[in-house]
Amino acid sequence: MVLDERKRRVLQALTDDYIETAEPVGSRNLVRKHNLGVSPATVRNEMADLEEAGYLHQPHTSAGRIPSDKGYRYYVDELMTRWEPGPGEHGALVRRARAVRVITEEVIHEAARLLAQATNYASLVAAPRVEASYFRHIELVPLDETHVLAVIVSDPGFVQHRVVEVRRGVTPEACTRMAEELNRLLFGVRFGDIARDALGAIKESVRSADLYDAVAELLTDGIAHQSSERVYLEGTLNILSQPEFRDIERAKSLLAMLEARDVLYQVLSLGARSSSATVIIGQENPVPELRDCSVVVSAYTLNGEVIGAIGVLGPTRMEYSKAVGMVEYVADHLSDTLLGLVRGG
Amino acid sequence: MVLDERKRRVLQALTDDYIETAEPVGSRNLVRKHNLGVSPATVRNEMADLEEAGYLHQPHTSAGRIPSDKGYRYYVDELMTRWEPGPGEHGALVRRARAVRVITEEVIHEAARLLAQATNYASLVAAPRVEASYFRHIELVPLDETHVLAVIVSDPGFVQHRVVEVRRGVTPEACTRMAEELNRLLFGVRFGDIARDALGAIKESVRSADLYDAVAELLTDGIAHQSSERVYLEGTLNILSQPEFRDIERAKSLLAMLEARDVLYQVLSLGARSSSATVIIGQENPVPELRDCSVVVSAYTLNGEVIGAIGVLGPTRMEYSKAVGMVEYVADHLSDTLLGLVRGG
DNA sequence: CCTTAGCACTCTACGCACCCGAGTGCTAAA
DNA sequence: TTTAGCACTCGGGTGCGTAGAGTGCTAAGG
Repeated sequence: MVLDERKRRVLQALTDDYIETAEPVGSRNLVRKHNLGVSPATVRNEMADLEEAGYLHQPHTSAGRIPSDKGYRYYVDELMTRWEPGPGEHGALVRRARAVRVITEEVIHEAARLLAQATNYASLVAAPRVEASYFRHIELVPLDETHVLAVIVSDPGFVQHRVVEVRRGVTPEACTRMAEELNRLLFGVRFGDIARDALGAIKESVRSADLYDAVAELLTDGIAHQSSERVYLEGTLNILSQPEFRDIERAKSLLAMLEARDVLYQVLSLGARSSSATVIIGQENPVPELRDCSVVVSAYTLNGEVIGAIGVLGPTRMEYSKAVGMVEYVADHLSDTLLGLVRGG
Repeated sequence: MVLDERKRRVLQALTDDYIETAEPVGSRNLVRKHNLGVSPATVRNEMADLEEAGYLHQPHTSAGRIPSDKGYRYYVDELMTRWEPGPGEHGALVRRARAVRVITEEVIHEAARLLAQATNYASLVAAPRVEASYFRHIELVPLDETHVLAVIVSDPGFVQHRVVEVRRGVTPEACTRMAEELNRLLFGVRFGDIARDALGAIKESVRSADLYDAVAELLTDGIAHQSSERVYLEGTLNILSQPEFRDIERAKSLLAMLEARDVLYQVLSLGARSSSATVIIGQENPVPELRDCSVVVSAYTLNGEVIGAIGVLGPTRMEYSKAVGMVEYVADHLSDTLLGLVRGG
């Protein structure tokens, strides 16, 4: 669908206006506020055409127009002026992110908070994929006869602990021994490359076959398949400030949706291809409950490899320009920061 | 204030009714539903007396009555029939809690979820005070030249990790050495009893004085003073189901309040005296923002010593009977479960 | 003296009519 | 092709009247 220049201007002005005011936009106001240089009647004709073509719609006959999902799509792809952090903002953001962090989890939290505050939408971050990070260290602490605590430090400094269950009793010595061997063998290895049979090399030196099996299982399978739990969420309450969620039922169902980490992870995955932002507008969202929201997601990387995704979620009437700008900006920063945390790799 | 038997019955019936319906209760309905055996007119007289004495109030002249905070207080202290888990519920609760857990954090989470679901209010849990738990194990993992990851396992199986900063470079050997020494020295010691000078005994054998200082500081001070962060929260969205929070602004401000962990911790502390439930009704709450809510809190214990608190937060029109019952029930269970996790003690 | 039936009164919630204003589409003239 | 003019539509706010629930008061009854 080709739109002539004037239609483009009308669509852009109208979308900008609606994003700002959340009120249907009428021809008179549009002409006045965005001095389009033509009369309201002309704009009305254009608007009628745009509506017929599916870019706009009217909530009711005697109201102004609102962009449809298709309208937003066109706006995002072709019309919006890209937001860039002004020098002041840039400084503030950098300063804020500068606090030294050693733990990836904190870095991610901070990124999520930053994004939520800057955009006033809810922010989501999928933690780095374990497969794409590097083994740094493991500790095995026996808890009782049948449970061992495994503390795993991976390379952009991520610490996690898991309890593994061992059938037969396990001695502290076996734990120490196995941890030592693993640390020697795996330091700097990419998690995704830890092969089951490579571990076989140390099987002999570990006294307890049970322990060996449980931990090997954890390292090769267990740790990798938990991504959905690891979605960080900030600024969920920002959503309540949006006029589209003044209705408590809608707000409630959306907030409930945000508790379903696996769904969020799925949505974040959609944008985990490219390191420029992906915009998912309303109906485009595969998750039905999010069809009246928009999501802006960008991947973040480690050494050029995509390891996670970060984004914001807000109403379809979203400040796309700022959202896209901020998400990309924060994603870049996050990638940089994580790179700084890598030690082994 | 002494209330005669009939006034007590009226107040009880009215409160029960209002808790159930959330609508002001009139004399006619009250008599009908709770067959009080007297006429509405008589009840009206009683209600007028109760209102004058401050136990009830009317939203407007031609409406029924609503219990005041004072009315709820009297209800809670003197009138309500205590809720006990029926045999069916008891079974379900036990079954649910039975899944074997080794990690205190999971146990607490589960308790919080259970409480939130059972009551349909928001549940809060303050994690066990570190001072009151026992040292089990420490690991020190060097992250880079100046940062060491300390993983501490305390005795009702609580795992936490902290990064300590060390001024000068630190060797892996020093870390291993120090961890070994600490594990030998402190196993089974109550955190609150770890004295700075007792640690001096191992100062010599640790090569790095910096490391020693940083970790000693962490063990004696750092770890203990972080309680406010460790408040677990579940079922916050339940609040949106309560009719008193149908107004989005109120809901928003309350939900925002729930993000302030330190405030919640403070509120939980109020109930951390006795192991029977403490009820804080409306205006009694020291936190102004929670003055139109009620909180039911109970302490939970380890070996008889209070180590934390668990509770629910809901509207003043709360099902106090059930809330008190459930909170005490879950607190007891939590205490029992934690005791089962103790190994060193 | 306490209880209760009766009654007048009060107040809210709700439905309805009404109007105002913003906005539209259409037509005809520039 | 643009625009001025005009009739039309519709949502939202306002005012009014009514129904219903509830009260307080008074006077009669046990």
